[in-house]
Amino acid sequence: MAEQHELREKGLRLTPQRELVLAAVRELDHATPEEVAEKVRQTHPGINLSTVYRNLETLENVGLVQHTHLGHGGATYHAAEELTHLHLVCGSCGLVGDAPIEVAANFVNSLADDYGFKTDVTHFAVYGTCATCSAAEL
Amino acid sequence: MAEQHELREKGLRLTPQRELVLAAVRELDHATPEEVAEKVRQTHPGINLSTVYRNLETLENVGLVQHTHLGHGGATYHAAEELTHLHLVCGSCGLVGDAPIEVAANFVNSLADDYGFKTDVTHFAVYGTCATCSAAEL
DNA sequence: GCAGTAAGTGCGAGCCCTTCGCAATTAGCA
DNA sequence: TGCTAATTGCGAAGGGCTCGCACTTACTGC
Repeated sequence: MAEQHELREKGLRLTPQRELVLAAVRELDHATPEEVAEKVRQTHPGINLSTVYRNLETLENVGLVQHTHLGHGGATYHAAEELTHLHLVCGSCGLVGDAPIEVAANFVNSLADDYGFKTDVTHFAVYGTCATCSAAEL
Repeated sequence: MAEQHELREKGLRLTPQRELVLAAVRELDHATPEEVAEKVRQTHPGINLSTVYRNLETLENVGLVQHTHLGHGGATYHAAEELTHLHLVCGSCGLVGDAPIEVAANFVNSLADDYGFKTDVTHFAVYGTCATCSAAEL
């Protein structure tokens, strides 16, 4: 967990808050800023929400973290390394499922070939109804 | 333009505000509530934002209108009849392009077959970089 | 080690978007 | 024409996020 090097290498100062924010994003998966703050507060109770927002932005700028929109409005954050899956958001129960990005490979290629549109699969949420909710509707 | 029938058939009262909101959504394509309000104000200057929000919700409930999340946070509204395309949102220039839903057919089927996930193609935004911006980066 | 400086933090105010409650209005019905 | 419930307008309030400013602190060179 050589976070120190990562952060320093990116030209960032190494503050406890920043380390904790990054650690929280890595530990939680797709977490809102609020959730990150809550997690950080377990170790560092005094951290301010503004600081969390600013650090998320900073970490995103240097590429250690990325955000995704899952639809309800707010952004959710991921560690950049873990963005190897799609998000399947169930509009019914709100659950966020995963699927490997390979599922979308053809789709992405079609868009690239036909429209010149380079789909950013990591920044991508798919809406629908999950298996459980589909079954419940019958 | 037989909106009167549509609205009445759905059990809704026919108010000038409601007609104008529906007309605005149909005229504008993917419009935010704010934009709808602005459009409506051209004809009916006094309309209240709350009324626009409430009518959008009402119209959505009866299926005349649908909303999509294009990422930046707020929802954008469409006439239900026109939801025959995907939205390609360029993260670089912010432009929203269209593509026929057929492009996603295989993708949707894969998700259905492999994960039991019924993708709602109409409520779906695809992120990436448009052709113009991709070219500009080179 | 130590001081200097610029980045980072905490705090509060404030903004934007959306929702809600309530009283006044109005569409649709008999 | 009059009644009743749906709808509107208005103001307040809430949530989520950003910003400005003063204080603190990590890193630099000495």
